[in-house]
Amino acid sequence: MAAPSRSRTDILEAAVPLFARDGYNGVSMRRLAETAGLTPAALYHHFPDKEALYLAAVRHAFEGKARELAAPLDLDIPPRRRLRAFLRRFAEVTAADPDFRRLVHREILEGDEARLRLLAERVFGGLFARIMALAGELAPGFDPHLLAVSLVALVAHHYETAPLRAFLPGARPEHDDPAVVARHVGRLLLGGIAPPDAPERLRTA
Amino acid sequence: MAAPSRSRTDILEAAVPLFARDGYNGVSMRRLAETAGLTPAALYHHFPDKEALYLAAVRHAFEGKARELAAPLDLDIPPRRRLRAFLRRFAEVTAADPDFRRLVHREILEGDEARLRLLAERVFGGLFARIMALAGELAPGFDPHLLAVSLVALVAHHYETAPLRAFLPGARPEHDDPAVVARHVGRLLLGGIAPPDAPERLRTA
DNA sequence: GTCTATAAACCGATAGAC
DNA sequence: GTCTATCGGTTTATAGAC
Repeated sequence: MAAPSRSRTDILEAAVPLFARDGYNGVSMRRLAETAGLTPAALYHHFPDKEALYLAAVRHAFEGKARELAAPLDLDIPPRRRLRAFLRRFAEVTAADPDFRRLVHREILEGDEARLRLLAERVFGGLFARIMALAGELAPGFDPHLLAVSLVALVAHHYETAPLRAFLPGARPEHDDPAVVARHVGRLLLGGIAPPDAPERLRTA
Repeated sequence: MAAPSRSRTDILEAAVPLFARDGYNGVSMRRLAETAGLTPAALYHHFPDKEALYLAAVRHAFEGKARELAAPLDLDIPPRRRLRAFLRRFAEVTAADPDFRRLVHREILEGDEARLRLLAERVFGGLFARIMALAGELAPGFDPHLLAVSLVALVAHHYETAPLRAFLPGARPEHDDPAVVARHVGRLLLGGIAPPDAPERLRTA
């Protein structure tokens, strides 16, 4: 396909943070135009309507994200190290790109069935299948779907709740550090919480 | 304080599912009035403006919820059983009340700092502190805040992502069953994923 | 405490000049 | 490809009768 026009990309890049923060209904075409540096009428030259602009913005924000997240899962290293590499990457990407995180969040909350099916099958399906495969390799006794969801939950929910967490008991600045989060999650997943009434488990690393 | 007027409560009970589903900007005063069975102007007799109505609806939806969730944490039973009881209750409440779940979700996504601070300190702070206490009792080697967040994440994120999960590989209907989710999370937390290159751990229950 | 009627602003979208 | 100007509809909120 041809190179996309510069100003179409400008519009999308201006739109992503607005939609991420205030949602579809919370952003007007006037504000989108103002932020992108043109008039509302000009937006309709690039997109047929607001819905199309929103969908293009979501697609733009998600572009390459799934591939970036999946990359560590293709490394030729032992499964436990692969898990740690993925957790680290996942935490880093999630911490670095709050717009991406908020948009996923919003799509899950507000997306209709057709959009969620598209998101699941075309954007995150491949990544999720690879996480399931790793889960099956590491823990054959677990339901791979449930375990893959748990793995995602431990990182994603930690950052999703960050604005609230800051005011909860025990919050400390380093809890936002991707290295700290990934280490905690890896330790929890691989060894559990080692309750006092059970013998300490042997650890290889 | 005096018993609240009947129709004020009617309005809030009509408003909660609307705001939960479509968000603050997605619900008009007209629709709120229509759903509650009166005219838009009458709403302004009970609430000074839309924002106040929304906040009252959120408070109404959260009322008693934190206490209901915290109850199993006060049982006089061993910590591992207390954990399982809490996970079970948390999964049941979360599965049974999607409006509550969506509103929390939305508040975290859209709430300003003042509202989130209020939510953290006045609504969920006590519950979270008790989860942290249980975490410290079960796993002294972990950061209690991080572990409490992980514990919440495993249940909350599972249900938050339900509409998307349905279309991801490996999804099965029983994955929405609170008993199944609570059992999975309890097993994962207490024992970890027991990787093949480590010896099987002894289990007391 | 609820109504009818309406103000004032903003919404998405279009027409047509350049 | 972007502009000015504007249409018809909806928004939050208010005034005033009952």
